[in-house]
Amino acid sequence: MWHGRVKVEANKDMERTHAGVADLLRKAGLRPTRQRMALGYLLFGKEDRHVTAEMLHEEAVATGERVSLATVYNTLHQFKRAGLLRELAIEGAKAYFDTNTSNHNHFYLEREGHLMDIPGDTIRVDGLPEPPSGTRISHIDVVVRLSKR
Amino acid sequence: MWHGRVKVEANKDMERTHAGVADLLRKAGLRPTRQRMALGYLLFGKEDRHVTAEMLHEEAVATGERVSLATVYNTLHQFKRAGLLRELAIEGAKAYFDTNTSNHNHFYLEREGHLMDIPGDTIRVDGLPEPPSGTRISHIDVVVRLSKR
DNA sequence: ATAGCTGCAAATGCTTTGCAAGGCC
DNA sequence: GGCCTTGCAAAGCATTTGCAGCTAT
Repeated sequence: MWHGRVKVEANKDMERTHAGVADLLRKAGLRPTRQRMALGYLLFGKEDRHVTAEMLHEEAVATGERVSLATVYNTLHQFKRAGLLRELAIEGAKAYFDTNTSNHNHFYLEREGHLMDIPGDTIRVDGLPEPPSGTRISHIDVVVRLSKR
Repeated sequence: MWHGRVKVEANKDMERTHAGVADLLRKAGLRPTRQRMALGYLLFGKEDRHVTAEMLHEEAVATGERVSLATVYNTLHQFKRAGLLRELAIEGAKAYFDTNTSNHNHFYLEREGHLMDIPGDTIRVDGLPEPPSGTRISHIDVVVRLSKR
């Protein structure tokens, strides 16, 4: 079974540089504009992250970048379409975007609304019934909800 | 392992009657008002269902009930708090409520935005890591996303 | 009688969109 | 230059809330 994490790791060094982000964007068919560069650098420059549009916008502004919230939304969706991000449906109105697009699952701390990766492929899902005819499984989301003991 | 479905089945006959719904509400500490009776009857009168507030409201209005959308929202959350419903975070802004509160999982047809139960406990999740200390697993959501072949 | 419900309309929170101005190739 | 992007403000949706009036017990 192919495991995406390998690819992600392989790109890490490139992604940490400006040239790397520019490259990533061009490969995705997106012009490396100032705003996309800044957001891409924040998203892909470090380890894997879970962000909402608002979090990313605040962070960009805090580092002195001029980006509008609307552009953050648009950019997140462009990155998602390009396969650089995955959107997570957790709950409530907020949309989370995950920079780790490989095959993995999540802990969700209900009280704080905080997301954590469950690393690697430690989780195995067995006993799946056949999907209805004419359909195929595109993805399996597993969210382990945690509450305070 | 306890399996909630047993309890649900045992109540089915009662829930199909008006008296049964009234009983269900009283046990949940909710007054059996006209609106709650109507919504409860729609929700618990038949087989398990997945509804949004808007779907349920339209359905109620279509059967000649006078209920406001705000009351549908409030009622759904009251039912959820009472353990009669479970809320599903699927995607986008819409909240789905599931009348089957037992341990089961879902197929989600991406194209149509349609939800289906995966019956019983055919799915097994193995290899869960320890939850972070101070927390316990409250629930595991598995959503199998389907696309057209 | 009174605590609890309901309906309306306004408010909220997140997200998307229209369009004029600006930037990349 | 021409097409893609951006920013702003306005619009859009789903949902929640304040509050006056109604209702179950």
